[in-house]
Amino acid sequence: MIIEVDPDGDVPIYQQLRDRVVEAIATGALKEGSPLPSTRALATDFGINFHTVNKAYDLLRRQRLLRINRKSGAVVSRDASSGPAEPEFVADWTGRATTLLAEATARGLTRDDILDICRTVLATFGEESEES
Amino acid sequence: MIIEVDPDGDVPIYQQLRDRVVEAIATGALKEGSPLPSTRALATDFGINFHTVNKAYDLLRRQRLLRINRKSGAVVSRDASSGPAEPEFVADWTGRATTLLAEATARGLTRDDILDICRTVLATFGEESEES
DNA sequence: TCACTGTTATACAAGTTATAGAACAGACCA
DNA sequence: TGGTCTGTTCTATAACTTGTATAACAGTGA
Repeated sequence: MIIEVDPDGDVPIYQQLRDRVVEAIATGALKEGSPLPSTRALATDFGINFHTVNKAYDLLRRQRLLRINRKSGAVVSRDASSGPAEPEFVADWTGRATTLLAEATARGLTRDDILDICRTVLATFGEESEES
Repeated sequence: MIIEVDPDGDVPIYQQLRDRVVEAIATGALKEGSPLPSTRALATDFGINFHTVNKAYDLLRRQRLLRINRKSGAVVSRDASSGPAEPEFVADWTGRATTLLAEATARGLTRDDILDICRTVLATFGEESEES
């Protein structure tokens, strides 16, 4: 799993990190139980501060995607096959999806354009084998 | 068209405003040529500063969704039927959609759950008549 | 003229982001 | 035991973002 981070982008580094981990879980590159590098190790890898990595891990922990102990470090806590989504999350997600879909529609993508893109992206998820 | 804004939410006010306008364009509540209130009028309506409204309008102008002149004020510059999307936008949008779809997948929504939600949301767009 | 508009400039308080250094305690290994 | 790594917590700082506040200017239209 190769993760890249752009320190000069619009998106905060800690959120880019979070997003890349979420995507890795979706694709199956990271599965329930997969260990993640320690905050300090990952920080030196990327040339960033370990507090920044800590913030990303903390976000993922609060979204129940990571378990973090002093013992086992950071471990993936769920993946695409873990169980049904919480209704609270679904409501929140639907709101965010509405804004994103509205933007595509307003900018000229048709309903079918949009659904094709979604299907294409979703087809890349859950394919079970990615390099580590 | 009734717009609500939450000053205490996680999302900046100017971005909430931008999102609501984008959604109104997608649903058809705002069409090509529809005038928007002046920045100062909208600001006093919401009890916020007119610079905040200005920032939202400026965002929408840079996304080519608004035309703004001293003469005609802020006017919707395109809608769902305006023409094909720019490839640059599609690439950027696909990236953001990937992150959002990954989050849904990681949190337990299935491919069909997700597509159903997208279809449902898209069905509410372009229905041509909304109150003003 | 007068009121309204968009536009621009400056300033300030509060919050966010990223970095930095320090310290503590649990885990692990030699 | 001692040393090292880990997560966790605390403080501090610089840079940037967000939102508010005033002020000023120029074009528009009644």
